[in-house]
Amino acid sequence: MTSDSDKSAGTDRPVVTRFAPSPTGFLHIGNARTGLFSWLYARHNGGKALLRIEDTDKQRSTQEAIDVIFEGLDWLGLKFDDEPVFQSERAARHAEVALKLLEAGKAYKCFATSEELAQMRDEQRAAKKPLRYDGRWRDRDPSEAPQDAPYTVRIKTPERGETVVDDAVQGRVTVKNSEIDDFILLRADGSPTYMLAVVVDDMDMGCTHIIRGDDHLNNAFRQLQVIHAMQGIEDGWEEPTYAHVPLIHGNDGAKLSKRHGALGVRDYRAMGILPEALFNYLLRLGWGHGDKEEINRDEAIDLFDLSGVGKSPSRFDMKKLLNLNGHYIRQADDARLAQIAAAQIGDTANVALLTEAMPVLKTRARDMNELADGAAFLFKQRPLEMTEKAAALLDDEARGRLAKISDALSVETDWTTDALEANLKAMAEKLEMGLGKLAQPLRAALTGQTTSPGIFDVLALLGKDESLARINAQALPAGPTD
RNA sequence: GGCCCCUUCGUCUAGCGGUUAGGACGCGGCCCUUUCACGGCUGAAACACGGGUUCGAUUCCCGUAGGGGUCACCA
Repeated sequence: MTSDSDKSAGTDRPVVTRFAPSPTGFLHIGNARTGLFSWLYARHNGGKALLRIEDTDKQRSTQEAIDVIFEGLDWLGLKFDDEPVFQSERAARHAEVALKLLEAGKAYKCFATSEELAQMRDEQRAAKKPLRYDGRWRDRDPSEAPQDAPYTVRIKTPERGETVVDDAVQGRVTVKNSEIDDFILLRADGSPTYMLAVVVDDMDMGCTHIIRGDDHLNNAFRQLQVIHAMQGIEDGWEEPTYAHVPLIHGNDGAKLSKRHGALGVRDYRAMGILPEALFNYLLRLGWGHGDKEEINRDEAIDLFDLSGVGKSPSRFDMKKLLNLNGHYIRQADDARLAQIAAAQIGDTANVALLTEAMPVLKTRARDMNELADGAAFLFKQRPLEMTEKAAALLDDEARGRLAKISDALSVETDWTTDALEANLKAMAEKLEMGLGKLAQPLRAALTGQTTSPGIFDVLALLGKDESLARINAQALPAGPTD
């Protein structure tokens, strides 16, 4: 294992990363990539990769939505360490931290109502001022509030100075503390906000590296305020190393959204993408290692480092994914592919036959649906349905040739690809015509299509009886030659 | 609008002061060939712009333009 030059937290604590998706009903492809990076970083460094479900939004967080995440991660082969943490179960601890901050004078009660704050923002907007909480309760005494008025707890952030994030991807980013307002920790109903919950969980889980989308970069500066404020209160509040990974955009450069088509990992699976292909594609999107394009799981663990992550957003390119997928299909085990294809073809599929045919099938497909389509001829029932092109190929002349082929093949005793090839080539020579004159009509009769694997393979795969039956169904009764 | 980030072929990227600016996908051509693929060879294709720094900038600095992110009692 190489010791790469990633900026570290300054300690030599063992690496702990976390992936923290919220259950929205699908595992977003962009989140999946972030999860992949987190997982790889931990594996590369022999650390722990933790999973946390951010299920505090009870509306969206159904068990079904949570299962979709597990399923997607599992399919991609990302096994996380320990038991997943459910953020919703930790509300009491989040509140505890907020209360400790309150006690220590690092946070305060804010009695401003939502309406009041909305009005404040309207005024700021009208005055073209930055939108942020103006600290109206920061130095006011709670006794000034109406009796029993509800309040939120806000953190008291420093007014001067600046906060620095030494980001492992973005580099050193500095923000003036005056830009950071006193954000809410605890809502009026006592529930924690995301900004609080994330930090508390990250710290309690012992995360040393926070690898996430760069839409969170600004949040890091806020979350750091909580960490700094807690440092004198509890032990273990060390600053983690942040790594904000640029987002994935659609092919038009805009943020990847529903109108770009497939968003969920599950969608790609349905499109016939192999998990190892998506793994490789996602890895290479936003991360590079020299000229290396094809990188499997083990190599990825060995090579991955944060310094290889680019700083600019990247666009999702389905064509390239498909190309990689084709590559992995060709590499994949025949029996495994046959299983997947059989599931798509349905009851008529024969796994043993599919497995046998796989070597000639898999060079012709970029996704599993294409592969299943290409295998369909194996299981067609007679009389075969002809595509328009195939039907056009079978004129009387061609049908006459089929009759001759039928005669020649019916006496063939060695029904193998090689023997069949020798047989038909000899025949073509005898008839003084190109092999194509024989092969194309034969292909049409055998598959109902104009494209298929090599014709001798098709013959061998179909077997003598079925082959002859399909040929004879299209052949012209023996008669005068053309 | 404030703040923050980004900018090498169409796309993903290599490059980390001196290169014929490399690879991959896609695209064109050729070869292989019974079709379609696979495979092999080959071609076109990029440093956003303007200033500096330097003997020398794709590379370092500053602007401009363009793109993105973020500004909730959402996560």
